[in-house]
Amino acid sequence: MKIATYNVNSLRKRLPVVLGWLEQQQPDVLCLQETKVQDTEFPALALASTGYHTIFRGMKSYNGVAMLSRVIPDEICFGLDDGQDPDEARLVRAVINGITIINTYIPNGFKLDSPKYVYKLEWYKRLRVYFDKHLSPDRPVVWCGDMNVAPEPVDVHSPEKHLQHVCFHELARNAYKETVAWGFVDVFRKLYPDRQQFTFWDYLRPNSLDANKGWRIDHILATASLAERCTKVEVDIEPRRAAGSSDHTFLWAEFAL
DNA sequence: ATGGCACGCATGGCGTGA
Repeated sequence: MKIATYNVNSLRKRLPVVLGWLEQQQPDVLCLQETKVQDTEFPALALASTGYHTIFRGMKSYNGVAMLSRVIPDEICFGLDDGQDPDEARLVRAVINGITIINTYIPNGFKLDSPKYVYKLEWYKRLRVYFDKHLSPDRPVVWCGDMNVAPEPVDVHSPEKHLQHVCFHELARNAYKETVAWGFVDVFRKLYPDRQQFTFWDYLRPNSLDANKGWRIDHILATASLAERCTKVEVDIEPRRAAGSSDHTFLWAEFAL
């Protein structure tokens, strides 16, 4: 089973990229973040032509998640359900081929002194409670998406310069790790303990890709028994090289079921 | 030290991203 994740940075802008990648890579599941499209404007028809089933929840301008699968997904849920803002455009959960898949677009946090950063840290805590409520670490579960955290120094270029960055700050990394510690394994890091491989390169530095000044902030995690069955993890850098690219690229993992 | 790019939109500037 091949599961992929991609921060698309506007699905409507990136529709040809997504359609082409599905055709070329034939994943069983593709999780998208930052679709930036409300549900009434979602390009459902174009995606239906691929044969993939699509579930999605978006809003105007910002955020938005979608999950594409070759088979019909079950037990579809959006957002957190703890009575606070559910943030439905940031989380979708479904069961596909007997595996629960959670696709998240974690809040960025903006700046360390911003209320948005508090919200980000809190979001990770809420997510761990959500895992407790709905899932078991003993079951096969995949959690993937744009986590907006580079977990270790190797996961960002010039880490010493980014200690005060909301995606590398100690509290953000700890919040991420606390939630991972619920029972998830980062399958990229499991297969490649030392490899530096980014998934995001900033638009603001036109040479960031050639200079390989990026971040590994998109992740695929699995519960332990499923992680044991992970046979392959790759970052496909080619879509990031193409003109009119998202600032992220595709990450995918294969599991022997 | 600062600005740089991309996207969406009550679209000519701003909020947001990371």
